Amino acid sequence: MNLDNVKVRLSNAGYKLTPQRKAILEVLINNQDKHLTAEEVLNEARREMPNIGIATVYRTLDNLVSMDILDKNMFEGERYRYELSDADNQPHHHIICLKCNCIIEVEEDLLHNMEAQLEAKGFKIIDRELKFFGYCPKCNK
Amino acid sequence: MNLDNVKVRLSNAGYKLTPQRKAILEVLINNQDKHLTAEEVLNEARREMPNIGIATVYRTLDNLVSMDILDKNMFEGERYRYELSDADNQPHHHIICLKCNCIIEVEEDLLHNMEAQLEAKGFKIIDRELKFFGYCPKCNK
DNA sequence: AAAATATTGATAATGATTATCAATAGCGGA
DNA sequence: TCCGCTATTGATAATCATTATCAATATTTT
Repeated sequence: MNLDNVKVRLSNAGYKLTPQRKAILEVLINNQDKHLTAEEVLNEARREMPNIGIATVYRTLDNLVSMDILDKNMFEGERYRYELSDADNQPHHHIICLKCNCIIEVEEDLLHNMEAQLEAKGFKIIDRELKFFGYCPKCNK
Repeated sequence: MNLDNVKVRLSNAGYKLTPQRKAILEVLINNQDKHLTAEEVLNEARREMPNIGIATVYRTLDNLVSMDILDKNMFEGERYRYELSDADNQPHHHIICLKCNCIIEVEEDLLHNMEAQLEAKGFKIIDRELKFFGYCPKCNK
């Protein structure tokens, strides 16, 4: 996922790529491995755009989430964290380390089985969210 | 899970079964199929104990969570919901219907495979949380 | 350039949860 | 039984992330 890519999707949805939105997107693009809070996005974005406000950050993040450019997740149960969603849109999962609090992504997809069973029972599955809590290999020594 | 059962675990943990705690527990026991918010627990509990306060509800719920009598979950991302945890302590999962917002439990456990793979990579999995979002059979017609 | 519209940023409002603290309840010992 | 100690409670204030409001600014359209 790169800026040009996002740019098209923005204008398709009727949004302009303002400097503020560009700054916010660049923060997310430059931190693809992280899961940032709105405040963290604000702080990073202010390095390029010192006057950007927190309201703009929240608004922009919400817009990007609603057009599936970002994923919004709550891990620790106090604030939301945002990340660029995978280009291939594969559902992906998380391991949250209970010691160092790092968040590691799991690309595997063993859920298809389960979903197939549920759909056989009449459910229609649109999205799924799987989190493991435990210790990462570093902390598990 | 019944009251006598819980009573023992409470006193083992050094807590007394006060009338307030009893009222709160009875609410949870009588709503095993639901996932109640703190406010809903308060309203129900007040039918037996009109003067019980919200602070007591939060405190008691937290205590019960910390001794694994209750599970605490956030589904819609605005407030926590509480339920009696399974007696057999099987990890269980949820389907949240995007139309009627009902929460249905899934007793299946296809996660063992995944966990085994993760543990082979050095992780130690302590807990997991799996939610499906979609339409329940009733809403999927 | 003027008018209409979209976007922004400061700040107030919201709402769930947590912290505080004085009042009360319940227990153990004299 | 009465006293004193500790646990518990309930009212309320504080917290804090997020959302709403709204005037100011920027951008597009006419």
